[in-house]
Amino acid sequence: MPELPEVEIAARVVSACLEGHALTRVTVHDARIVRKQSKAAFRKAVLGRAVHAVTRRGKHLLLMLDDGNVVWVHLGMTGKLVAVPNGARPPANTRITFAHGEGRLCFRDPRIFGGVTAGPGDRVRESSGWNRLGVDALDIGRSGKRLRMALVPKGVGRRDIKVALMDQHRLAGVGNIYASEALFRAGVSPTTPVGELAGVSWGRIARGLAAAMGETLGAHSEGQITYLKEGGVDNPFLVYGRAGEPCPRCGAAIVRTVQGGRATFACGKCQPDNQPGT
DNA sequence: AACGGAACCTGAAAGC
DNA sequence: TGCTTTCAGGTTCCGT
Repeated sequence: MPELPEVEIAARVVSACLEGHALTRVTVHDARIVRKQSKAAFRKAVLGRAVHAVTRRGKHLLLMLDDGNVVWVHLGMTGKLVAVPNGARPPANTRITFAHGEGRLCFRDPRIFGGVTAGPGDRVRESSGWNRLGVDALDIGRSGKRLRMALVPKGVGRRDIKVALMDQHRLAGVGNIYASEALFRAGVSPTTPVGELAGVSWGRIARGLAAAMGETLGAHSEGQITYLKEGGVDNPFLVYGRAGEPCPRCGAAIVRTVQGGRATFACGKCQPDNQPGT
């Protein structure tokens, strides 16, 4: 269930495992993971090529092959890319295995919300939606101005800031977790209409977002990422998944609401509604 | 253009 | 214990 930081880690795993190697064996264990083309067409577009670079934009990955073909990968909600040593068992729910002489990479995805497509770069960038992604959230840095320009180019808008942050066509990479985390760090209510946010708030949100994503990236600078709800890992987030627990800043109870059909977590005290000038 | 809701799937956890 | 319900971090499509 990856957002930008988890996909960034995945990109590094792919680089380390596949870069510089020709893919001599490509096994599609479940054809449903292949999007917009047949399993045979996918294999044909990949087999025998070497991976020479891996790029990420938002939550999307692109593996650049040495003949101009590319492999688009999206992890969906439960996707994970795992380097598996020769001889070791592939993880459960592995949908695709990319293998070369010295190792292999398994794409496991229990729910199959993720997907892959392969073919000529121009065609795949168009069909996969890569071309329609907004600015990558890491490129916003800590700039409130850049964040506002990305989300509200016309300066007006009524959508909730929480919903706007998750719009991949404007800002690529932020999902449900980091949207809640950034707004908590900023002290901004998730239901604030974007058109009503003051300049200082945009700055706080940008810095909150950078800090939240930066912590995850830093914590996993080496090795694999572990998703929440997987294998008894402690929840590393400040408010996400903590309904009813005390706010780490003021002690008031964290409240769970629903926006756009998605769970939102916030502190009612630190992130008050109808706050003039936020 | 913009929003809500259902759909795509499976597995883990909570509830009974 | 075991059955049922609920929920999940993403995206797309469809109707309003």
